[in-house]
Amino acid sequence: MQEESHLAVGDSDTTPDTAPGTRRPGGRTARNREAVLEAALELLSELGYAATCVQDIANRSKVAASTIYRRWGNRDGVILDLAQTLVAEPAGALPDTGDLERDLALLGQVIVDVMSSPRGGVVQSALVAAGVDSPTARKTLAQIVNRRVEDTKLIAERAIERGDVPAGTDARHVINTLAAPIYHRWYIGGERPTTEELHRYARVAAHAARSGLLS
Amino acid sequence: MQEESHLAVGDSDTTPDTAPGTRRPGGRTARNREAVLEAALELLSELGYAATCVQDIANRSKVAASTIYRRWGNRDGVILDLAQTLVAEPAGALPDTGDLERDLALLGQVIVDVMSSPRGGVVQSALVAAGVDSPTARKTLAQIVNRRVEDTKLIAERAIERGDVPAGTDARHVINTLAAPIYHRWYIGGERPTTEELHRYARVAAHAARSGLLS
DNA sequence: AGCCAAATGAGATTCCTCTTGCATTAGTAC
DNA sequence: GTACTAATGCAAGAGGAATCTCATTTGGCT
Repeated sequence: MQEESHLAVGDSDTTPDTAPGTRRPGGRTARNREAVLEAALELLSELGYAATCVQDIANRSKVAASTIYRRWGNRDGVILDLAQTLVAEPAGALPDTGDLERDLALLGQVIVDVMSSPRGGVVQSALVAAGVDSPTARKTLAQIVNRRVEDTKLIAERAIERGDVPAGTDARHVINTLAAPIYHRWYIGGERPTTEELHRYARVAAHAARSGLLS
Repeated sequence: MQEESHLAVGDSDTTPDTAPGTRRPGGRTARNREAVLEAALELLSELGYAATCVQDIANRSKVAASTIYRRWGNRDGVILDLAQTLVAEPAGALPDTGDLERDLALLGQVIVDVMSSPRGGVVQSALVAAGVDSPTARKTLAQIVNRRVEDTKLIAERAIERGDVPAGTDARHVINTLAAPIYHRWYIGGERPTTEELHRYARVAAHAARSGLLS
C-alpha cells in the first residue's frame, strides 16, 4: 500500500500517487467523462436508479466498463460525480411578486417541476436511495439541497427588507419550511403535491415567518 | 405456464395454485418466517440496507436461501414483509399535557426516537431506499407513515375539542406539518434534528393549526 | 517531432446473486 | 396412525457484476 519514500531513480515503480483522470484531465479523459455522465443521466431517466448498471453506461457512452470502474469505483460513484456536476449549474430566475406567500407558492411549483425533470429529480432520487447507506451520498444530497436553499433564500430576504417579516428571521428556515412538506409528500407519501397542497404549504411558511417563528 | 382446465383425475399435475407458505401456514412454515424476519431485522441494523443480502439472512436464520427466494422473491420482498409485520404492532401512549405545542414537541421527540431505533428507523430507511424504484415499497412506506399519523392525530383532535384550534382543522395535516421537517432533516439534511429544532417545528405546526391554516 | 507514462480497451477471471431439479421432511386431512 | 403433498434443504448451474492483466492509445512535456 505505502509508496517508497526514497526518490525513485530508475526502478519499475509505475503506480501514480493520484487518482486516475487527474494527471491528464484534457483530451480523451475529458471526453470520456462527459460521455459517461451523459449516458448515466439518460439511463437514470429511462430505467431508474436500481436498473441502471455500469455495463449499460459503458455501452451507451462507448467507454469501456473497466475504465468506469477504475475512475469512479462503481455506479454510485458515477452518480455522485453527476450530481456534483449538475449542482454547479446556475439557477434560474426567482419569483418576485412583492408578496411572500405568493412567491413561496411559485417557488414550490418550481421545486416540484425540478423534481419531475430528469436533471433534477432523477439524480436527487438516486441520491436519496444511495444516501440511506452512503454518508458520501448523504453529504452530496445535503450539499445540493443547501445550495438550492442558498439560491432561493433571497425570496425571504426581500420580505424581510420590505418589513413584511420581522428582522432576525432566518431566510433559510423560511425556505425549508416550504420545502420540507413538499419533499415529505414526494418521498414519504409517494405522490406529487397538488397545487392546493402547495398553496397550503406556502401559507403555513409565510404565516410562520410573519409571526416571527423562524428566527 | 397455463394449467389444464379439466378436473385433474390422476395425472402428474403437482403445481399448487397459491403462493408458497399459504397452504400449510402452521408449524415449520411459521417458524421459518419468524426466523427469517428476525434475522433480516438484525442484519439491517448491523450492516445497513445495501450490505444485507439473502445469503446472510439464510445463514443466520438457518433457513435455506432457496426457500427465501421461493417465498419472498428477493431481499426487498423480505424487507417488505418485515415492514408490514412491524407496522401491525400497537403504538405506545401519546403525550397529553393539555397544550398542543408541548404535545407536538414531545411527539416529535418520539418520532426521532423511533427513527433512531432498529425496529422503526432501519426498516423505514430501507423502505425509503427501495421506494425510489419500487412502487410497492413506496406504498408500504406511505402505509406505515399514514398508520402512524392515524395513531397520533388524537393529539390534534384533543386540541380541537378544547377549542384551542378551529373546528374543521384536519388533524392529519397538523401531524404532517410537524413530521415533514423532521423527516426532511433526517433524510435530506442527513442529520438528526436537535431539541431546539424540534421545538421550532412544534411551534410552527401549533401556530398554523391555531390560525386555521390546516383545514 | 519524439519520449514517457497516464489512460484506455478488450478479454480472462473471480465472486456473488438468483434459479432450478430432485430427494427428503413434515403439516394437514382423513 | 396413515396418506398425500406442500414446504424445505441441498447442490448444481446460469447469469451478471466487479476486478485484474496486459497490450495499445494518447495526452503532456521537451
